[in-house]
Amino acid sequence: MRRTQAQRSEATRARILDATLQALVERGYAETTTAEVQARADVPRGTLLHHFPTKIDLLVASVQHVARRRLEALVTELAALPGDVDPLDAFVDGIWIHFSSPLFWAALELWNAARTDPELRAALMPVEKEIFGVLHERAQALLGPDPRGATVVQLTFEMMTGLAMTGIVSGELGRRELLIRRWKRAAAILLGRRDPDTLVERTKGT
Amino acid sequence: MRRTQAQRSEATRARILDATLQALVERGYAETTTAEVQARADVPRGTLLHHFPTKIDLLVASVQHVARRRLEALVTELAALPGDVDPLDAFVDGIWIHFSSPLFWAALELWNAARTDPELRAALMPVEKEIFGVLHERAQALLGPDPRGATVVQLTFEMMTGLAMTGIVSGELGRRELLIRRWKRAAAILLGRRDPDTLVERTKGT
DNA sequence: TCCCAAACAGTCTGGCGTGACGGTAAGCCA
DNA sequence: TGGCTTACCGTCACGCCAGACTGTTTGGGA
Repeated sequence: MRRTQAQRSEATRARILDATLQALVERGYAETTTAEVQARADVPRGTLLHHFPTKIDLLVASVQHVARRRLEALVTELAALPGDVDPLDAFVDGIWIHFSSPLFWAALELWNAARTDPELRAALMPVEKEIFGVLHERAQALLGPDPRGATVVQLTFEMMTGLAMTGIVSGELGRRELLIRRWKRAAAILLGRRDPDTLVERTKGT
Repeated sequence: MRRTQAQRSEATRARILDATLQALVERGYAETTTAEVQARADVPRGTLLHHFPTKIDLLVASVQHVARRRLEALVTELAALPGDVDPLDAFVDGIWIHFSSPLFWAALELWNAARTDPELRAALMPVEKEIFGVLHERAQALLGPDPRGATVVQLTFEMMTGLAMTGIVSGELGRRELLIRRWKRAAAILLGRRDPDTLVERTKGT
């Protein structure tokens, strides 16, 4: 197994970045120390410092890495949507699969840290824009050129982000699933495909 | 100015918790060290440790403190809603004022940390439930007993949370304001008070 | 008035996190 | 093949953070 320098370099670099991602998910941003990453990647200290001279270098690189992973996952997930259900429902489900995955948790850790760290914020802004672009593009393909479509996609994006955050604290999985179901209906209503009266399951009362 | 022990104790305790809140907002969870809090509160090390023996004690107490502050702020904000506009619009605006305030940023820091810290999560769950209860109650008073109301309030809650998070990374203030405007319309549509065709400003095309 | 308990205060230490540094070996180009 | 670049490696030192410890003041009950 004779490898070129570039291949070797890239391999250990990837190991380190994967370890960082894993640490962000399992330990959270505050506990993601260079020593923690080093241990998870099983590389000596010097190696880590060779590839990423400072901690912020590592974190900025991990922003890129997480984004790349998310893009891969998103296109796979969105391509695997079942064709035998309402495209809108399938789309919401697909997005939710992504937004409830550990991969997105790592992104949330970085988002939150970015609030008080300009370097991270600067690194995050373009990549998030790109991810949203992919989402938007796929939505247009699925839902057609409805002028309300873009707005509904944006609202869905915010909604899923909110659900990911509140899900942290309200352990109940059922609540989230219920809200997802209702949001699907809401989206259909907003697109004029459904009657507002059917938002909740059983319209009780008057 | 002769104060009882309880008064003195409470005063310094409050100073410390305010300092913690401030640190969470300005420095973020990862950089909120005991030394940082100590300096901001301007208390000696011993005093801090007297009131909060360990760091997690301090953080758990700050969860309570932030929640209390948020409740105070919420009732004030929701009471001060202008009466001359659509109650639904006013309600969304009121919630957004809260969710875009530094007070809520501090809560987000704690939420995020809670994902990987069971003690924080345990402390957060009941207080967040209480806050949501207040919101829900006020909404019912404003919007009437529509069975869809509860769902719309929940969706609004998730939406605002999402906007708070994405707002961190997409610096553009205008985007958020636009989405708030559209969400107001969307909420009205979901409640059957508005035509789905009017979701976006100018319905261009077919 | 006496005394105890509780608030307040300052110092010290062990541990950890970061990054500097000097060194080795493997690939690459002339 | 010789030298040079680049990947890789291990140790060390500084600084900071958390919390243990001991001493001091103040309020309140007996």
